[in-house]
Amino acid sequence: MGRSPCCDKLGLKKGPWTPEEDQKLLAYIEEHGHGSWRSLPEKAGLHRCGKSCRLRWTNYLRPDIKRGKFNLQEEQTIIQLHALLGNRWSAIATHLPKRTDNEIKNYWNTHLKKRLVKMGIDPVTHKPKNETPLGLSKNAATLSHMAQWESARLEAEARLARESKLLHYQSKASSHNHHGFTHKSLLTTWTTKPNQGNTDQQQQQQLESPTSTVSFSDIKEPSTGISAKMEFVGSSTGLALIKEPENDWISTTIFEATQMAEGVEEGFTGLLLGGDTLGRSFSTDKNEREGNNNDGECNNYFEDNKNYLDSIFNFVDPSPSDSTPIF
DNA sequence: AACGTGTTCAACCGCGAGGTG
DNA sequence: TCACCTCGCGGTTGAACACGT
Repeated sequence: MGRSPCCDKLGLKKGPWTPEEDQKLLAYIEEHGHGSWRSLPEKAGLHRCGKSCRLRWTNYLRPDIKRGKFNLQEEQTIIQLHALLGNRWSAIATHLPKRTDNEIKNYWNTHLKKRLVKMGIDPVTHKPKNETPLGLSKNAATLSHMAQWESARLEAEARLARESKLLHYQSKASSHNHHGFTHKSLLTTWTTKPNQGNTDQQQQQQLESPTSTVSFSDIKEPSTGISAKMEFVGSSTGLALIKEPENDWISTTIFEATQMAEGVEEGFTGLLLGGDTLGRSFSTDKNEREGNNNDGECNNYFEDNKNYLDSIFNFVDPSPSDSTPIF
């Protein structure tokens, strides 16, 4: 695999950025878009490598960055998503508007990780350190399935977000810029339901539309090979999996839970954030089961997930409806 | 005030994925 | 198919800062 020469080899500047450099980079990108990072420094009159410029832009100069302290909601989101996704900071960052993956990573390493350790929670597994893993194996496997799907969705969202941003800056600079950027929406890779053969503009609208729908068919669950039909509803909204009639699968639950969460928080992540929502959705299921006690496998699934997810939520937020800080 | 220690976070590094010719 | 290139990600580093003695 080829590798770009490092800054040292090119004799380029390293280390902290000066205000002058920031200004040059900012002015250039606002005027032309970033285009190829590789060629940007020369065009912008910077003695930096493209990588350094990209990092400075994405982590510091970008106008849509929120700086300063993380609030409680953000902290909870990070912890909960970390429990599902591990150190996949870019995926986590897609659910924290205006926060960069670097910032989240730093915050986790310097604050949240230590707090969990203090609370006796393993920051890697998100389980109490004295808990035996045996009792959780089935639940862990279930959560793992959910995490796989959520991971896939987050990756897709991250791509959409990136492409959407690219489009934004590209269009902003369109009167000046002719880098030949071609927007290849993820939606063109997948089967687009409402309008195929979209123009870029239409695609962008679709990307940003809260009601855009992408349908999948014959999706295979990674570890089991079970097929299902799946639908994304909204650009950053819930994963709604519609199960195949013959398959009794996790998808059903996510779909139902998403319906429960409607109007409260967005999608599966909203489910995670809104412990109350989750509680209501599961307890509703439980109530239904108590009144209509059949379908044992399904019951076990709901019970297992409720217990396991509750265990995660209880670690981080013992009283979801209460806004009292937990740390 | 001076020093040592701990903490923070911007920036760097190396790697892998994906695109292209 | 392969080599090369660009980009983005996650882990790590180290300068700057905060705090305690």
